[in-house]
Amino acid sequence: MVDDAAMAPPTARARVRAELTQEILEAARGQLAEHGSAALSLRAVAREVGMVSSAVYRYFPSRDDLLTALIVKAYDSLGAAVETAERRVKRTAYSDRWMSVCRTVRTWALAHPHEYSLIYGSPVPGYKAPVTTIGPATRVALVLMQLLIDAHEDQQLRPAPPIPSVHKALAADLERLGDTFADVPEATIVKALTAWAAIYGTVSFELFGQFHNVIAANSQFFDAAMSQLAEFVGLAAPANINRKPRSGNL
Amino acid sequence: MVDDAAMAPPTARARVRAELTQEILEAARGQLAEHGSAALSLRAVAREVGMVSSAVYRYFPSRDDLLTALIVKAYDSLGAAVETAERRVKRTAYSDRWMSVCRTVRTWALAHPHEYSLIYGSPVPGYKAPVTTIGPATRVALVLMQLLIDAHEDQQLRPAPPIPSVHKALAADLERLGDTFADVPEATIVKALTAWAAIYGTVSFELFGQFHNVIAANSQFFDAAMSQLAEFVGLAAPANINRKPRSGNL
DNA sequence: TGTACATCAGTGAACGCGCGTTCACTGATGTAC
DNA sequence: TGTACATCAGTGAACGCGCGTTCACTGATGTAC
Repeated sequence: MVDDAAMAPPTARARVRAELTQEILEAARGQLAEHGSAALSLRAVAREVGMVSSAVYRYFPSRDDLLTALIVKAYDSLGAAVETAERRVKRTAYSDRWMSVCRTVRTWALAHPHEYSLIYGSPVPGYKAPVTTIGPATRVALVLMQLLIDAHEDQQLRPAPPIPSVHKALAADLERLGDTFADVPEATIVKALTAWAAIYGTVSFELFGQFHNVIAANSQFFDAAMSQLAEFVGLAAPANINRKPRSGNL
Repeated sequence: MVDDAAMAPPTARARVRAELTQEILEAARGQLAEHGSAALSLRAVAREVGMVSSAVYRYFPSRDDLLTALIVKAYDSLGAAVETAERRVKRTAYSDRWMSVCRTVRTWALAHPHEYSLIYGSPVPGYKAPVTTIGPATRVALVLMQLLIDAHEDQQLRPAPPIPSVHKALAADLERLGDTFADVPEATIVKALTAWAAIYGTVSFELFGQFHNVIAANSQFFDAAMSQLAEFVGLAAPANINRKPRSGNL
């Protein structure tokens, strides 16, 4: 089990194998996108690829491994989308970077509802996520974090009023987080985490129907909400709230 | 099909029927709590109750109807818990009322993870929620709304800075909401909706594992986060953040 | 370059399972006279 | 109060379905000499 594709000449068989692995994954992603994670069965995927169901076991030792691969793929897809979008924004336009991340999360979620559900909805019953998923899962959070660190170092992050009495256990968490969070103040770290959860809470509410009969102008509401969150964490209120949405408004 | 239990004498058969309906529901709730919504099958419930599977059809015409009943039950359970807890708080202690609602949502979610997933997690595939669920689904939101209205009328709700340019479609939503929201300013309504989503976002992140390796002192973090949200919507920052939690801390 | 053997991919049948739903039935409970 | 009929609850067998996984197998591709 040493580093499969490391040494030079990838044998023909190995190449075909890699291709087929991708093809299976892609078929699985298709099944997921079309019918949701509950309908994702090895047999259905095999059918899609045109294989007999038992053949899939040559590529994925079990259904759970397929699921894990899909979860990683979904996190990476979202992470890449967010990174790409955010990188296009002027570095010192912190609020715009913030809005860019938020909007991309929403847009991606609307475009890939089942994949979003897979990673941010209820956990798949009987499935326990392995460590492999941790890295890809943090990409979006890292972008947000870097953005806040940048703003802080540029003194463009309004400090939050300190939390009156931080419990000892929470203090330990915050100290640990502070290490990676440059020296962003504690209260701001808490606000950042809350805002982080709020972004996904808002997207989930829209996607899962909680805003039904409450909000119709979802895209506009989202922009307004995310601007207020930007201000909440200590960024300047974004100026251009209702600039053209980058795609899927609804 | 006229108002079943309206006229006086409920026949013995009707009483037994009502009891058994409850018993089936309770068994279903047990299955749900223990194994999650995916494992919730008519046959499993029938087994639990000691009936043959086909007999359940005398009480619920299909699996989906059972699910609907469970969803309503879950919303009502959470709604009742929140209402009861919030009612105990001094009416003019608006921040405390806010904290009480937030904490109760979290406590209930931790105590009933699968039921929480059922109503706030990814939608059950192939299931379309009927109108019956709308009423129970709004109970928590109504408590939050009333709390803010009360604070506003008592002039204890700091007004949010107005949103620079409200899009026409969003303006219509906000006007409609404004009707039930007394005359709480528009920007505050948006903040309230965002905070509403943020509460559930935070609870979901904890419950669904997103805070793993990030936050260990979940209960304390939650309190700090919800206090900041209270301040965000315009309430006074709650004083007693780390008073004894009412139960299930973790 | 050619042969002999080892590795691997894909087949097809089978395992045992649980599911939602239908249906003809028996026997008990309710209703009308 | 008693009988005749209608309604309803629960039974048990059956339907057709799809699932994950195993296994012995064939035939093609790769490797060592």
